[in-house]
Amino acid sequence: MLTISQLAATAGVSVRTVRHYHQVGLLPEPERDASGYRRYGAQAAVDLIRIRTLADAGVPLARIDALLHARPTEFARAITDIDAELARKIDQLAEYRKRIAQLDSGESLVLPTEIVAVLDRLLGFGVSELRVRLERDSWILLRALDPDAVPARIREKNASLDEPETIRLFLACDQAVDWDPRDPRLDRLIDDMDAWEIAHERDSKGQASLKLVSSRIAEAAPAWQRIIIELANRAENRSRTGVRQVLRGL
Amino acid sequence: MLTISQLAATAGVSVRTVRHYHQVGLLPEPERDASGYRRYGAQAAVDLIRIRTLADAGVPLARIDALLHARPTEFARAITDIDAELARKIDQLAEYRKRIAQLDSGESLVLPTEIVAVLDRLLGFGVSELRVRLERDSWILLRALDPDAVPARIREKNASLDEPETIRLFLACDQAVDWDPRDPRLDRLIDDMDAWEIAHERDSKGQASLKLVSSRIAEAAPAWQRIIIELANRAENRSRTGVRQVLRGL
DNA sequence: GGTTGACCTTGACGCCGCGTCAGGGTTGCA
DNA sequence: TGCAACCCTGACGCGGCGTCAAGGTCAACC
Repeated sequence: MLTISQLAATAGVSVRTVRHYHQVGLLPEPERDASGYRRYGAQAAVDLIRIRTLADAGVPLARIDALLHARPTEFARAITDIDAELARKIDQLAEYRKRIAQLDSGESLVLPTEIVAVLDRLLGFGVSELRVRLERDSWILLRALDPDAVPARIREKNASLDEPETIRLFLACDQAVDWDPRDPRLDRLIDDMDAWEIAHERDSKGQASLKLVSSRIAEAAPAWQRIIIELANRAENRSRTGVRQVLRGL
Repeated sequence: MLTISQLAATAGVSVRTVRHYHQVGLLPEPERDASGYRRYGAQAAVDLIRIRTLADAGVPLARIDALLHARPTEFARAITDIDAELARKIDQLAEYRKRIAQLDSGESLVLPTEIVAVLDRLLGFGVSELRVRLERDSWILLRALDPDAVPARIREKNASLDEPETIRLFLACDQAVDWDPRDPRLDRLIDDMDAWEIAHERDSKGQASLKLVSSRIAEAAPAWQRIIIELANRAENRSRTGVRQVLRGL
């Protein structure tokens, strides 16, 4: 007659494990002695070892009982099944490892190197870290909402950064970060930016990410908020006018 | 401003996931609108996407927050660490697959083919299934308690099964399974078995498994219990006599 | 204005295989 | 007699959410 710890030692498991198997009905509860201690016979040791043989091969506890009483055909099918499940998990983990290997540093956390290069150009031109962080965020959002549009946008961005006017406007915006929204100098800036927008008119796809990016920038500074709003208004008027012109043409 | 389901859709996760991240403090709780609904800005979308980028690479949630604010050095170290952890898990699962592939059928569940061969020999000689099952169990126990002793025992067993007397005794025991323990025919059988034991005297190692096996067999039938007890007594007497002889020799 | 269906809220249990307290009683040995 | 080493039940914890339950809200349509 064995105590629970002797039984556990026999099968190479913990006492808690044995009790757990009782709880889930995998191993039947044995008789108790006068003081309520469990007393096991050899049958229990055999059962427990058979259970562990399966458990140590990655068979879920819930399936072990059925397996112990299965006929060879069912047994083989169940084994195949469980093996496939294990293979699936391995694939999943391997996928994780692939992705993790591509996470270089915190900065490029979510971004391919081309985008990091764009951000580095901005920093090199003296654009503020705050603004560059907002740019980074806009790329993150674009990638999440419209990944296919990213390569084209990168090309456009790099092209526009070849123009001095683009850089001048970036730096001017940085200057304006702590201006009062009613500052008259903002009017000039907005005019210039609107002109830039007209010159770089592109089909404004990815509206969802555009909205999010705009609101994010607007939150950063009151003056910027005014810029965003005014530019949006003007663009809106242009497109309405455009529609009217189209209608008149019909 | 986004609702929770819009935010979730933006990042490609479930609403429950977003709420879970609030619970564990990974994503800050946003402002509520008049009816208590959560309202998110673009910042939240960016944060959530960054979180998912790490989570989708297998980074445990508990480590993501630190990683998002880590300097490149720490970041790289943490990544290496997590990757090692993933590799460990993969190895574990691969080990499971190896073991699972070796579980042929229910019968050989725990046993190498050599032992299965021994059991098949017994069945071939006409030994009862009950007795063969008990034999199987004794191998299971031996493997668990003293795996190194298994190969030698297999050789001994096969050798003894080459002798007709061994087989005769197996079959005789099967006959005795439903005899009354006081049946006089048992005396002859016990004499024969004792003689067999003396002839096959081996160093009785693996006592732990021997005890368990004996008790298991004894539980199966009252007549067998008597056989076990009597044989144990005689062996005990022999070894005491042996000790006395040794002492006398000193 | 009533109904429907799609959204939102908090709270709580379930999964898997035990590990690990907490708070007690029992046994065996010096 | 005291102490260590066992035994008992009961319950929480872990990871990352899924999935009810039982409500309140919003937008649209009749």
